[in-house]
Amino acid sequence: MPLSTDPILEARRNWDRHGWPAADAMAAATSITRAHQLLLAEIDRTLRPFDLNFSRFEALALLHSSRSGALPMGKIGERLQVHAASVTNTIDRLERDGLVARTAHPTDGRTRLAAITNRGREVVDDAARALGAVDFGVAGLDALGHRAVESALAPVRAAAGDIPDDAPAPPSGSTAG
Amino acid sequence: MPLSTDPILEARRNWDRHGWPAADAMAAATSITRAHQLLLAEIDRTLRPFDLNFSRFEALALLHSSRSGALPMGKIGERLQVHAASVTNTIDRLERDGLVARTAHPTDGRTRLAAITNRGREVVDDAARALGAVDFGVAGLDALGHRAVESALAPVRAAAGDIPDDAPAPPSGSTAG
DNA sequence: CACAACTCCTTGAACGTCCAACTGTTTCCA
DNA sequence: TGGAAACAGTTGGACGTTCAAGGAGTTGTG
Repeated sequence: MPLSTDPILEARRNWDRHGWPAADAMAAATSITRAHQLLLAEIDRTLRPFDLNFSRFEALALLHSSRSGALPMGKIGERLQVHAASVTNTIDRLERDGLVARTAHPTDGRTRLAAITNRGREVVDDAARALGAVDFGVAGLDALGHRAVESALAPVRAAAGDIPDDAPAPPSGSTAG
Repeated sequence: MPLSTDPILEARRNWDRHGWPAADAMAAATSITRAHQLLLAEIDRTLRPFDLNFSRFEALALLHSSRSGALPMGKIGERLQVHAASVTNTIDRLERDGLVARTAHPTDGRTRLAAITNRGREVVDDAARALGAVDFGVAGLDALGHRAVESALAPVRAAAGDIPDDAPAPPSGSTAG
């Protein structure tokens, strides 16, 4: 159900009217928030048939991509940028569903490894293709649009330390900042 | 604490390696998710001294900008794109803090209005300036960057009906799609 | 080799979001 | 005009996230 007016345009008008600062930053931030909202809804909808949500999918994909298929809980949280308690919760659920198994670290008794199971690999593979089929929730963008999004957001992530200084630049598209 | 490698670059490599489709869309979606995560953390941190979170701030700002300072619960949910139950919860908290008051609709007995109080206006004004001072969480972007973000994300929102077809185009920057 | 400091993970509580079900009102129309 | 259907908002439950605190294991140091 389309809105009758662009809420961000509206917000910008009001922002200016009140004399509040950084209207452009507000519009950018709100754009990100809105896009994220829409995105996540579509992604979760797509993932539902696989009994996954985005968090669990990300964890599974991360394990699937790791050399040995197993990673310490802490590493997962670091890579996914979520709290350790969330990792515990996520892996709990994946383990309950038989997609992951907790194993002991060979040398460090404190560390627990989350290891993806064969079923986990199958599920994440199917889920990834399903996400691809719906363009990962960013329908409405062509190839150039994808690059534009990635490039435009890179400075935001970089400022927060999400991208190391020595990383290769994002692929083409217009950057700023 | 900066990461040692760009997680999105890493994800793209793995995505390709598995032969999964729509790697560009994945990178764009992941960029949005990451940026949102970082953004929201900074915004909430800034809003904490005012006893607000982003949801409550948005609701307050919306009421502050409305003609009469009062809006039906349903309208708030529609404009903020959140579930009715979330609006109830948000307004509950704002009311408890004396920033908003529920009033009756003059003609429709089903409808309840949320009306901003004078204290609510003061608080949202202070909070808005505080957010402006931290660039609304999108530090690392200059003016061009803000426009680039807004433009790049517009097609995503438009595809989901978040922008009406007849809305004016976003201000400059590169678009695609 | 003892013990303090640190690290890794888990647990419990608080909070926010959604969905489904429910109450109360209004609208529609036969 | 009476009752079904639609609508507005709230409530309770499930889920996911964070923070604070705690248990278990490891490391560093005198």
